[in-house]
Amino acid sequence: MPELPEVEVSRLGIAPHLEGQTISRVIVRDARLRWPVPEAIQHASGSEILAVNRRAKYLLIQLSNQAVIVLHLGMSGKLRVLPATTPPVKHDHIDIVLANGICLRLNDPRRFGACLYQQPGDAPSKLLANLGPEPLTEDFDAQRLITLSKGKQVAVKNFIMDNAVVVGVGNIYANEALFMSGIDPRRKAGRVSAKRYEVLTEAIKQVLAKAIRQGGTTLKDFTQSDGNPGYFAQSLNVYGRTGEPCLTCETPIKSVVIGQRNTFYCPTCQS
DNA sequence: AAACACCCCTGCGGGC
DNA sequence: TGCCCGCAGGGGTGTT
Repeated sequence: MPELPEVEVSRLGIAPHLEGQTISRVIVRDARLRWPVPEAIQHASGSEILAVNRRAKYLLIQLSNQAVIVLHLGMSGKLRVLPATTPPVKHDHIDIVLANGICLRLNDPRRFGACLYQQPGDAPSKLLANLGPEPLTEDFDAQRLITLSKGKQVAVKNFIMDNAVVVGVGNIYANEALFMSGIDPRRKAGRVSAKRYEVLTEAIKQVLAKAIRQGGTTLKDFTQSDGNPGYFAQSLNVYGRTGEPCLTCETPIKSVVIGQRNTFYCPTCQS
């Protein structure tokens, strides 16, 4: 489900309800997520939530006991803020219950998501090591793409989806950014000109920022934390539009599989 | 080192 | 109406 914009939209939606509140208990109905939800998460009880931050597609709930609850939504994870008395439905795996009667509830049918608990004494999580810069900061610039792509044989689409290069660019926005840039997604990363990397860098920043403003992309089931869909789906130029006319030149949009993932492009506008 | 293939899991839409 | 198949927004792991 969520790429960076959807995670950020979730964060913006839940943070005001969580920050400053005290966790009364954590209910784990099904610990079988990507990794087992650790027992230690019960130690969150009694702590205040200081902040809800985001790094890449991870949500980081910072606690007053110096621990951090790390959430990842995987492909199908959704977060809702609800009265804690709301009856759980299928795939409601985790509740973080607050002392004020509200709870943060994680629903994740496919269970590719994660809920981890990082304590001060713990070894730093490998998940957050080796992550590239945030795309919407100045740390991500064209020079980085130009430098890292030197000699790379990998398709440029896979290159920009590599979290060591830049975080948060998933399948939807990789396709969209490459369309906006006029770059064929199959082109080898090392064969993209510096000038085109300048364009691509700006396209990535623009498409992600616009998607956040529009509440993310709802394809099937993504909802914001208030239950409303995101509206970026209507801004998609190529994703999921195989056979439909290119919005620029009317050539039918093509699809190919790159790196096990469906890829969409206009054979006329992208080279 | 770099480039891939594979896998985790459930739900849904399309074809028959 | 029902069954089977393919596919889905991520990403860690293991193989060449």
